[in-house]
Amino acid sequence: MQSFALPNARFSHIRCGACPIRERAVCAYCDGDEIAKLDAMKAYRDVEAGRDIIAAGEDCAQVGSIVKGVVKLTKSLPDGRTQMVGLLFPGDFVGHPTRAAAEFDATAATDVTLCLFKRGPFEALLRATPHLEQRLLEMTLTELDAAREWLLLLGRKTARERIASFLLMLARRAAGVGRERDVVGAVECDLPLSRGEMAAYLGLTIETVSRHMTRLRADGVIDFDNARAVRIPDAGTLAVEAGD
Amino acid sequence: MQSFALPNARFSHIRCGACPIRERAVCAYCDGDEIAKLDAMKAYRDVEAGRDIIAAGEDCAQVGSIVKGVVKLTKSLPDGRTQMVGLLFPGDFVGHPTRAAAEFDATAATDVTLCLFKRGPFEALLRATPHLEQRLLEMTLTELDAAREWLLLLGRKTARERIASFLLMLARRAAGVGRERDVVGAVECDLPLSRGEMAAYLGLTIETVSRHMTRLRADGVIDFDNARAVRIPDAGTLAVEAGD
DNA sequence: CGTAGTCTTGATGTGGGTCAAGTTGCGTGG
DNA sequence: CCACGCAACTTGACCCACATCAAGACTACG
Repeated sequence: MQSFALPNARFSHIRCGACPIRERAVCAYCDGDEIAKLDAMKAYRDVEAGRDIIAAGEDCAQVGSIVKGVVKLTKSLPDGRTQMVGLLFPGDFVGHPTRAAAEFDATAATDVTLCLFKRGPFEALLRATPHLEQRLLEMTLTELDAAREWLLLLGRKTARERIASFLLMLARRAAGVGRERDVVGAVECDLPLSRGEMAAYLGLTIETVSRHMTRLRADGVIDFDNARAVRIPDAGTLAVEAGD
Repeated sequence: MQSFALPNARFSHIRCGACPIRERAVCAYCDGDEIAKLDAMKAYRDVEAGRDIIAAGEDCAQVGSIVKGVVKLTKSLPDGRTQMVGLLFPGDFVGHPTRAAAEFDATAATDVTLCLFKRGPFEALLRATPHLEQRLLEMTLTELDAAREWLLLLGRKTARERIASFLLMLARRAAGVGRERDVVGAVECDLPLSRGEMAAYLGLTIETVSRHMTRLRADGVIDFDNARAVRIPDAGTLAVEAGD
């Protein structure tokens, strides 16, 4: 468990104009003046895979956007059972802007670059900048919809359907599909998560994930030759396996 | 499946000043002028238990606050498996303010009174009124946290723990406990949901819910003599059963 | 007092968990 | 370049919590 001020954190610098997430992040609707204010406040930070970003219960002094990499949010029961409750990609926002104490752990699933703001000043700017608040509301509503989709998955889908749904989500993301039309044909993608992390995401065990990955391969639904990538010959077939 | 314009919908009238949810709803932070605008736009509507409020996929022309009663949000797979993905109480907001198409069904779990606004004008007012947008963001973040807690429940808790967690949530609500200190001692509360709805909420079957309710009673954790109420002799014991 | 909906209870089945070996991949050092 | 060690993954055997199937029992309402 480590916080932002890591000895191994490396800094980098990006102009907001050249930022890869400029169009998608919380700053998406900001105009030149507003961006200038954010630019003055921001600090980049690199976190390597496996490191904690925020620990549950602790005050988080900083909030911000994911510039690069994948962040997982997890919650645990006192006896150690752990469930992933969020998976954040570039452009997504990390940390409660209004609430000091985090409700869950945030951990870098891959090497991550963050664009961070001190919580207090960011909150003040948020209050004063409707563009920021609008975008954050929109992003939060999207997250809420995703969480509800996930509730359906955990509550009612079989292990095979869960895995197919997860892979489909990655395929859509890899294919850069928006929310209008669906993925078709073949897609290849890297898995940002280990088998164990997939299990934590899907409410299963490592063994069940491994078994069903093998079985989906045997059935020709997917293909892979190392555990960190998949080839999907036909996204339609995978969608059928996903159950909805 | 029916929408807001029900033949059996009954209208009522409440001054915003006398509104029971004035302090908690989306309008909580609004000043006199802002409330006046909302007052001019609003329309109350009563929906009786079991009636649909919004059907998934359909455009919802209206959004608004729950004044009285409980609303459930559900999602279904094509083969009929159904999972509840949200449970909304007085003060909570129904309907996506920015997105036209609903992602799930909203149904009245009990008799419900809604305070409704037409989506378009409400969205315009939202853009122009930071107090509204702030409050809506705060409420959405709270919902997101609740959904994540629920993911842990569906992903990792046993049937007994799920039921205990649900009852504890109701107990906290009945005792009017905020988010600071916890419920203690005895609490009685009505169940707004049938066994079947509890099952849909908890990712279980009716039979499993019934059996564990019986067993929790046999173990002295709860007591009841009809299926729509419970008495909790000691909230602490129930909290232990809930697992966290 | 009959019928329908909801809830309870019992008997049986099964998907996924648990426990226990392997196996594979990869970085490290000889 | 190969041997070693470790972590992640795979595979198998067995088990159990919850689902499924099937009666009953309670309540409400005509």
